[in-house]
Amino acid sequence: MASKSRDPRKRPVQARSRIKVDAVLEAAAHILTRDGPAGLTTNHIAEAANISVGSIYQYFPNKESILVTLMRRQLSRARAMRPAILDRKRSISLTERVQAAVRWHLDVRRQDPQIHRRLYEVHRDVLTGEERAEFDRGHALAVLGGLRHHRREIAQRNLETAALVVSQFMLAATQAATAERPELLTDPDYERSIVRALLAYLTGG
Amino acid sequence: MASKSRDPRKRPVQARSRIKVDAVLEAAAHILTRDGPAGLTTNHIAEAANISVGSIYQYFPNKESILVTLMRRQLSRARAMRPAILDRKRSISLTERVQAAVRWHLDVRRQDPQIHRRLYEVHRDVLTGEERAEFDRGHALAVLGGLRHHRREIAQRNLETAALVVSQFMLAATQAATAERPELLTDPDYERSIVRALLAYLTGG
Amino acid sequence: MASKSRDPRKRPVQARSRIKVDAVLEAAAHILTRDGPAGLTTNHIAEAANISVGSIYQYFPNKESILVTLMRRQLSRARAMRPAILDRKRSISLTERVQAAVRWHLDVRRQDPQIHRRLYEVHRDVLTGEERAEFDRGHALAVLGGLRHHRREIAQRNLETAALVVSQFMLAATQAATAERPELLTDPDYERSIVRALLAYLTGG
Amino acid sequence: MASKSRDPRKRPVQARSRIKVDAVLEAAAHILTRDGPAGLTTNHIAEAANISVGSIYQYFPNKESILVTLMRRQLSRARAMRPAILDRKRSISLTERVQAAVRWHLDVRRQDPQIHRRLYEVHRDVLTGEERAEFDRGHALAVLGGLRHHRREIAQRNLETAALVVSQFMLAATQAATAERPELLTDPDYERSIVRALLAYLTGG
DNA sequence: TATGAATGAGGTTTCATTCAT
DNA sequence: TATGAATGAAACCTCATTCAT
Repeated sequence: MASKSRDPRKRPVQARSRIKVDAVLEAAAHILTRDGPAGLTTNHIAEAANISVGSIYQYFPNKESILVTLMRRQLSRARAMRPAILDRKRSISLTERVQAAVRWHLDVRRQDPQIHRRLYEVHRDVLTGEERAEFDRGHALAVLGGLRHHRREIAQRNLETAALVVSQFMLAATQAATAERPELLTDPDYERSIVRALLAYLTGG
Repeated sequence: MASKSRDPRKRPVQARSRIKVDAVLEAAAHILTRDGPAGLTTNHIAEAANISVGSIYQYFPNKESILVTLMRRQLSRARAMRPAILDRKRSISLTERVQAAVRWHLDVRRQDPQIHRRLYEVHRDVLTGEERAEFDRGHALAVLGGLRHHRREIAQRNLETAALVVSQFMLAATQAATAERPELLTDPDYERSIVRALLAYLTGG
Repeated sequence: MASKSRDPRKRPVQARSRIKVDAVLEAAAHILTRDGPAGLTTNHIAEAANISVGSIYQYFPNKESILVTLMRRQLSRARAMRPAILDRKRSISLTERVQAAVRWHLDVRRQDPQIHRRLYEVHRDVLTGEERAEFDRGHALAVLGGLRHHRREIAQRNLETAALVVSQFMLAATQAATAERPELLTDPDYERSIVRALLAYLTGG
Repeated sequence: MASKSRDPRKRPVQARSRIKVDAVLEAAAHILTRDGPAGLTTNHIAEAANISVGSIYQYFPNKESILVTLMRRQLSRARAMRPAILDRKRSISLTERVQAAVRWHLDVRRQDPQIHRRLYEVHRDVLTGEERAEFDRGHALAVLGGLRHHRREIAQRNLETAALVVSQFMLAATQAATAERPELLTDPDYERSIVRALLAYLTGG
């Protein structure tokens, strides 16, 4: 099935290399954001990164691997921003957990609002299995795994479906803001209203 | 930018013409569903529609316009399925309105779950302005225009933002079901769960 | 293994198509002869055939299939020239059989002396199995299968090895003539000396 | 046409240099054998030779010159294996001479059966004039120059043509064995068979 | 000298679009 | 109108060669 290599050709250990790899990724992200997947050509990337096409292939075995790397980078950045508080079990309230999760979600989007949408559009055709699932749900499930610690407060019978709905809601809310009204991403009212909605849903009768 | 014509080349007045146009659209929808945007070539469409490539260009000025027409058709089909009850003003409760809207939304997806996802992937690069916005929100706003009739019950101050969140949530929830757990599309629990979440969000204090 | 299609894309039934296919093959043969396999590029072929690159791909799924077709054409031409006399069993003498075979071999080379050498250079990388074997031995074995009808006259114990040696000798003799002294191809003395050599080898003590 | 330099860039006077040159040639031979001309890239050679691409260009002006050097090395190795007996004039019989020549030929092939085939495939596009001719005949003529010492025993009128046929036959016979039935290279029956065929041809009435 | 990242022309192939029939 | 062969720009990718370090 996956006959193409999806991994970067070499780990960029040296400084100069890393810079080039970053330039490629940045250029790709820029073009992807602006023109969509169809506009993302190796020549455009090279031009935008100010290097030659050939150089791209020093670091990436093929175009697809650029996208994969972009997604992985996104994922690891998101993971790095994950608030430690979400790891606690019962020493935080459901409200605090949801607040932290929503803020995290919005924080991640704030970094580079547009690219998420585009990567999301494409991720199904590029990622496989585990990674796809993680990307798909935008780590919401990681957060919401924590839901089980509050089982008694939660009104929904099926926790799994609840988790899906919650994660989709967060995704939708941030996606929507990103796409239609970016200013909402930094609007505390917006954030609060999402938290309120989620709590209402989870505990609501 | 948008120098290309996005309108079908001619109104297909004659019956025979309309049949061909439909064949093209059906073929395009089928291929788009099965292979994604990358697999959608004019030659494939022609073959699947059982006509010649040349004929496609009798009815569509270019490939893009096929997609646009497909989206428009989707929109009008969705509009056609709109339950009349949503047109009422105060003679229905907020709960009933949301229930009707969610069911409508799910009904539309049930018709052809996959095509929506694909069209959604593509619509931003193809539609512009008004149409894009309408497609984007999946006519949710049409529904939710009705929200103003329930203003007093709704906790959110900014009705517009609330409408955005609600419509995105419906989109996300159906999208997610389509992609990850298609069986949910017909699961009454899932439907109820979405309704509950929306009501919780709208009225939640 | 053989993931690429090695077959022509479509049987050229129509006159115009056949002409184009022939033009491509002729151009390819010309370039292959002049520049060797390394110089055989699709663009060069298109240019030499006076068509566009794209048109090549109407008739051939990839470059390799052009070579394969060229070889098959060569093989079938050779088969077509095969003297019927070789099919007889014992109603011809060994001498007559060898004479006929050698003449056939030389006749085939006379058609287009240079292309044989080049196709032979390449055939191992392109053909597989049965066809490769046939091309490899230049149908000599087909002839020499007839050797068994003369087993009593033949001095060699191992008929198989004898057949290989004979076929290689014929190949070498014609190849050599083609490459170094083309005029020998039509020199009756040359032909006679090959026949004599083969008979001497086969019957010789 | 032949605008490229075909000579090694510098005489490797120093020991270290010679070692590197040899490493390059060995690597090139190995890759050529394994992957054919198409797989022979300068980067692969450098990797296999355990040096950098840049270094290759210290010793060879271009890729072609590596091949040329490889062929020259092959030729001189073959010359080095030449049995002294072939230098005698009349103190050996025609049979002995042919036996010695055939054995030499087979011995050379046995060293590295595959590389010969590959170099032979390529030599026409790489060598020119004199060298090409020498390589072409696989030094057989060097041997068969000795034929004139046996003129009286030879039935062929045209000694030159006879020499050509003989040398091509030896080439073909070893080539065939290498490619199709490598075990024949060390089969004394095969060797005898070739000798017999050649003698039959030369003396055959 | 040695390195190997960088270059970019050029190779194969695709596909939206045209136009002679 | 309908056809589908023809077109050729443009996509992806390779690799001989150079040159800053």
